[in-house]
Amino acid sequence: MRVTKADVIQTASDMADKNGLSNVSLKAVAESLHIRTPSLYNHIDSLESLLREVAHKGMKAMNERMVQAAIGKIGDTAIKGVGIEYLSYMIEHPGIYETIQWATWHGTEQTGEIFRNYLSLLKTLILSCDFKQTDIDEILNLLTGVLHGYTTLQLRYAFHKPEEVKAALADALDTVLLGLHQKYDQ
Amino acid sequence: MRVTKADVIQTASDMADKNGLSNVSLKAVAESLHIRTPSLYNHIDSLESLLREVAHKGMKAMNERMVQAAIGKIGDTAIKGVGIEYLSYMIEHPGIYETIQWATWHGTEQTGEIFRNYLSLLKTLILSCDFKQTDIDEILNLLTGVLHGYTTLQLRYAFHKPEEVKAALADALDTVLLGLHQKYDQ
DNA sequence: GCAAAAACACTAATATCATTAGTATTTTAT
DNA sequence: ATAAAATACTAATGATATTAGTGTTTTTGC
Repeated sequence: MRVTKADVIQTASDMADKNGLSNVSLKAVAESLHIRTPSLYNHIDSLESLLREVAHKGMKAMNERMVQAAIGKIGDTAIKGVGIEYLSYMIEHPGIYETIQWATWHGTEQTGEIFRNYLSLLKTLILSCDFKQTDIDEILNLLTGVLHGYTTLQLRYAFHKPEEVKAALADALDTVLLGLHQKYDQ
Repeated sequence: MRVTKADVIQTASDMADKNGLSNVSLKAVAESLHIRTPSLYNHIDSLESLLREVAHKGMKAMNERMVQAAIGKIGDTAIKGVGIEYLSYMIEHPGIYETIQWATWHGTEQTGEIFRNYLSLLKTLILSCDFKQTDIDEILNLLTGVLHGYTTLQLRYAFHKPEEVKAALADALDTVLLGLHQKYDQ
């Protein structure tokens, strides 16, 4: 019956997805858990640290889903699959994604480490396209940029027409990969 | 000697650039202007509305700079010029850019209108590349996505090595334009 | 110039949160 | 079974946004 740290993080995550990051407060989280606000401090250090934990849990879940999406695929197909999964997660968890963005500015070393796991997955997939090792970072920067920017800007439409936006992202990634191959293929 | 609305917005903008959006408060703005916090309400409606005005002013300034950067250029050159200007503005005004991002979620109709001005400029430039009218929106979505995502993710490096990151953005845009031409050229 | 109106600043008060301190109770571990 | 740890509580503090009400300066209309 007693509240656990995982409960607190889960409640904050749900609240972010439902009402937006700006409406996540310790007061609201505590009420949702039927405890008093100060009791939350038995589980967390501060509101900021809670939000960081929401972000970290979300980033890990997102990474895990992208890894799953990549299984059995290589090259362009794998990159597109991972990109679609990235967008899908954001559609399902817009508040967590908002928190992840917040954490890129207010993050700790751990935030960076989890982010590097994501980069590592993409790097492996880029290599599976037979791009040269020396071009990896340029390609990585472009791909991560497109994924972050495209999905963020299309998110408001993605709620209403998720399949259309996912298809559009696949097309956009096709275009980018076309350019990448033309520029970097050996 | 008396404070004007423009002063308030300017002070909040400077504060965002210097200390980050999360450190902008009415208390801090008032202190910086040597007036009491409630006096700010003679100029603004609320903290939220002040942040929106900071964002709107920043978006307009950014649009204006991009228009200037586009003058005398067409096609790929114009798009790259505008993109570099976009990044340059963000490097110079990271706090305002943060506020602009905030406003995309907490914006009003006016926010959308200013954003559409930016889209309109890009559309014109895309047409100057001789792309077909029917492909404009797909191309626009990709370009805006790359600009937002790439610049956001590279911003932390851009502070230390602005010229390198600008050159890297130009290369990334080259790659994207290569793909766009291969896919959409008539 | 002068009276009325508007703009602008102030103090005082209220509301909302986050956070800390200190304490009691329940669960866990030895 | 008892000591320790975890978890909950109440009460208090501090920071900030916001409102109400008031006085003063500046601007406007004549």
